Amino acid sequence: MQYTKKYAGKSFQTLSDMAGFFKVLADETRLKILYSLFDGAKCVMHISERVEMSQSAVSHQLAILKRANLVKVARNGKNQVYSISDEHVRLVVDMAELHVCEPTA
Amino acid sequence: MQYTKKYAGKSFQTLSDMAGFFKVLADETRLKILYSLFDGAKCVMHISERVEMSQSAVSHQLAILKRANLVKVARNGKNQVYSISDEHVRLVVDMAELHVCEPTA
DNA sequence: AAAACATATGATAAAATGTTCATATGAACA
DNA sequence: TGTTCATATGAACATTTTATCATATGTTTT
Repeated sequence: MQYTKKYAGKSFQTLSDMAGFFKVLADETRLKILYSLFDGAKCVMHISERVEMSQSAVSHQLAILKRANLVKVARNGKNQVYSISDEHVRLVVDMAELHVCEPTA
Repeated sequence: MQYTKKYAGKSFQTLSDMAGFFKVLADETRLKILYSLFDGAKCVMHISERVEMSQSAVSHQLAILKRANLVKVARNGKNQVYSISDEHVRLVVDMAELHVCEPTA
């Protein structure tokens, strides 16, 4: 068993992964995309309309969400249909919503 | 009642606040600081030693955590004693930890 | 096979972020 | 009051991030 430097029991790797996880959620566009997918799976064009951003911008952001395993894709004819791939996300997002909406934050 | 543009029931303001909340958590140094405070209130010097970063860097990051209402301060003689100000944070962080530690993320 | 449609991707530029260094502030004590 | 200790803050610099533009990839339709 190898020695790993830790902070309160968390290894560097874990902390860095956690920061990475939060980084993915730390963007308004990506949050909009996630909310639009909480509502049901959608193709890029529809997401793009829903969040009012260019196809390109949305595609870039979807790639980030996918790399982070927060969304998954399935092809349907010409369309790539994106959907939420992990229910944890919804919980974390809901909790953040509670936090920022709290009157006495 | 004023019209506010929304995404899945979330106003722009809320989304931006949520992104801001995640942004605060999206940094390894700040996560280290939070973990060290989960362990109990500490003055800047002690935090600084614990996370192995300069006093200045820690102070800057503490200011960010404080602005976001994640930590609070109390003076004790020459020391500023920082502590967690909101238990939500611990929950969100724990959930993120679960997420990144999951074998089949 | 060619054209049309849907999406992805690379390069670039602008904006945001984090650390360091130097210094300011503010409390405590001689 | 002057000095020391603890912390905060501003400026500068390097790094990262995001939207845009142009274009490439891949699928369907004619």
